[in-house]
Amino acid sequence: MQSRIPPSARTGGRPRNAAADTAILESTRQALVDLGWSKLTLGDVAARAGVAKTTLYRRWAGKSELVVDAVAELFDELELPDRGSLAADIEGVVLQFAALLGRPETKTALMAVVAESTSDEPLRERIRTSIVDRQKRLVLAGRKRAQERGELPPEPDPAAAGHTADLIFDVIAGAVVHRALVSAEPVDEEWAHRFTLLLLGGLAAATSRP
Amino acid sequence: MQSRIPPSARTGGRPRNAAADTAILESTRQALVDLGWSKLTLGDVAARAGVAKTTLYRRWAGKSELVVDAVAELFDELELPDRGSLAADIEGVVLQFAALLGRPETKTALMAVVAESTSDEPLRERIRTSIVDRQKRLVLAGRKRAQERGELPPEPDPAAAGHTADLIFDVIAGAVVHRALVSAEPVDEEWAHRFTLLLLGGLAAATSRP
DNA sequence: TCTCTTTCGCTACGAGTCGTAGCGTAACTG
DNA sequence: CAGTTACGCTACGACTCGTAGCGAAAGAGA
Repeated sequence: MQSRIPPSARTGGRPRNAAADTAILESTRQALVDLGWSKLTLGDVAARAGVAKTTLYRRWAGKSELVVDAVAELFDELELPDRGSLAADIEGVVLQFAALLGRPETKTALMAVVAESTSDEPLRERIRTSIVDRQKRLVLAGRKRAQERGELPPEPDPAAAGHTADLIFDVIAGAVVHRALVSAEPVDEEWAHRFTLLLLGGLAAATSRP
Repeated sequence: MQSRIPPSARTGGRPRNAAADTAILESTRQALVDLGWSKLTLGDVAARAGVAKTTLYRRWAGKSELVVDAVAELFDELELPDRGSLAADIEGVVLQFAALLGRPETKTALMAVVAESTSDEPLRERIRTSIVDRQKRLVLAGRKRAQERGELPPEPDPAAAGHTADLIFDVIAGAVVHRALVSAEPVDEEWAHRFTLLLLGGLAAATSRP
């Protein structure tokens, strides 16, 4: 789960300064805001955090790994409050995700690390566990809640249920990311409402016809 | 529409070597395959294309602009053959788009230039006209065809029709990109079929309720 | 044909970044 | 106290960047 380079396994010796981790990750996010992904340098981050550049390289393998950790912390905020109905829950998660993507540090970092991950399998795995899975939980939780409400039928086949969840997740996350970053149009309440209507209609059709 | 730096406006003088453009763009795509976005250097591209590095800088402002042009050419291949039904048309465009995203050169380049564009407005505009709009045409053509078949109702309000097309486009393109690049799962015929079922159901619900 | 203009390949350059190595010092363990 | 590890600092070679300057090549117009 950690993309940090672990401290030496052997016992004894000076422990790592935990406060430095916090300062480094916070400085990374601030540097992303000020400079964007491509102009961000590890030397700059180190100077902002008040640590030596070598300390950074002792803890992270490179720029991508550091930025993944810095951005992943922001995804901890994601939650799924019960808004009473599946439609309201979907709108809520869409707007929450959009708010996260509205931040300049996530905007520039998220696409960049995904681009890097296309030719770096370990990095992709880190992104999956640190970022993607945290979003996916919301989809699974939302479905479970809707099934308990009776808004969605229970799915006996676990494999099919997994495929459906994967599909829904790609549709939600993909649409929001594309709207926010590629089309560069606002993900406001009206858009979220239109999108939710579309998705709910599709769900009804897809579940009635396996 | 051109992201290239235009040749000098004044008449006369030695004309630009048009073959060099072809060689440069082709070399750029090959370098993307071999090196990926982050390790691609303009000096390397120039060497592969058999031109001087300075020639590259005379025609393109930087790495992002060059890669956008190199990748945009691939999106010319996109077409929308009439497969007889809206469902078949959607599946066709999804699989076609997925095939494009399956290429290593588009995989690594597309996300990277979008990431850059989050802090570079002119670049975003170039991406929109060179790449995004070429995909969007397919959505508009598909809807028009479906309306002529009677599969979709005509939309009297042009503003609402535009919003709907934008939404559909973000859903299709976003879902395919997310599936292919973030989830890193194959966009095969089965997935395309499931996705099409979902989208068609949503369309039916969304158009019945304005 | 001669002149003007622009592009081309080539070389060279200062500036900046990268990731690492070496050193002395600080911090914690047994 | 001795042993071990993390830290800050400096310095380094290698690389990339984007630009400048040069002479030669390739067309347009007189």
